[in-house]
Amino acid sequence: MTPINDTKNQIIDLAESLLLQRGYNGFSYTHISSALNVKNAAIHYHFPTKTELGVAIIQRARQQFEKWTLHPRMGSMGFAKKLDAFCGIFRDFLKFEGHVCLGSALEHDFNTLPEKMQEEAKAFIADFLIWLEKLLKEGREAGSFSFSGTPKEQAVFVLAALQGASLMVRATDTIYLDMAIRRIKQSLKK
Amino acid sequence: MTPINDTKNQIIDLAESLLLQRGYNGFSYTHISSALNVKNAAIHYHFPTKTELGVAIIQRARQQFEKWTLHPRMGSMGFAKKLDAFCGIFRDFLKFEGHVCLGSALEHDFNTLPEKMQEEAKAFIADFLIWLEKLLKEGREAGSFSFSGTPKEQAVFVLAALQGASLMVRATDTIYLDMAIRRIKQSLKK
DNA sequence: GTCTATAGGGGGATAGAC
DNA sequence: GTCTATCCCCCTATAGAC
Repeated sequence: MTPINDTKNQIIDLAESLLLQRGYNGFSYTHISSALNVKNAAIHYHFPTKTELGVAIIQRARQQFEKWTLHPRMGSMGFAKKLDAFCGIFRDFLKFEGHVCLGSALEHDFNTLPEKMQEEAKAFIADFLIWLEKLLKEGREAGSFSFSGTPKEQAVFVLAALQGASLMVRATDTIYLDMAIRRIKQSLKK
Repeated sequence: MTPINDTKNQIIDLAESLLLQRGYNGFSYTHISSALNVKNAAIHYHFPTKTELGVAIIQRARQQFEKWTLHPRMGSMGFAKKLDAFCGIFRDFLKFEGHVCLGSALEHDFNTLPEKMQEEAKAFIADFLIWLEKLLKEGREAGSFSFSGTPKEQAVFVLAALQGASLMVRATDTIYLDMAIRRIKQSLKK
């Protein structure tokens, strides 16, 4: 059994939080090491380069999302409840003051990310889009959702609104995410 | 008559482009000076600190938006056409490879921005939201738009979707912005 | 696994010559 | 208005002791 709170995971936790708060170019090894009361070199022992640390953040997030989609409780949920739960992921990202969702952060920094991180970032977004598209497609077929256009188009729309709202909160007010979520649900009502 | 292509404006042009491409923490005076074939010190002559340069970018963008809203051609436009034109602003931002819209960029970097820039960034977003809210409110009263909830809530939703789509393009495909715009218009149809 | 020490580069910013 | 030269800080990363 792998311990969940070992140093390596603590580093990823902190790095992810800093990434969501300050962007990839806005945090450093020193931010992490001082928060953990160790020296920079200790971080480099676990993650030789910042690229490897960045990749680890995204890969862990992808695994967590996959686990989330496969969780037993998902099986008993209706389509609307599943959408609710999906929106909840974004509320969770914003639980911490000043955070945005991971997708927004990665997309924003995309042009300055090392290539390995760009690949993982693309895969991360694709994971979300594929799951959403499937939900919307099956939900419409089952009569739970109503929208015109393709499920793919609608999935892009919903994810864009969630990511955009998670960003807007920064320069406005936290309640704006919930306002956007209400409109998303409304736009899918029969 | 102030020349529009003087060095100062060229610097702002380049700095804005770099901001939209790489974020505030992702570009430096050297990026600008080397592109203009001058030295760093020359940039510092026009903008002593990076903060002042950043503020100048936002202030100019705010002036341009105000000018846009007051342009004579707006007077003869219907509500749907005005919304079209507003979405066009975001298409324009993305004309340049790898750009996002200014609002997304500022919101993302918000926590690492100097205070003066944070204030301007908030005002910039507020400008957009206020204009949109007014358009949606009057458009619904005139029977051109249909939506439930408050105009404010709907304005947040539309802006979030536009900003989010402008970000998503990075890690997916350029056409996603147009997909989102189609869904936005659809969601406001009677 | 963590430390000290240090290398090597890039960042923003300033002084003073031209 | 632009240059050269320089300062000081922070960054990522490495070597070698403990």
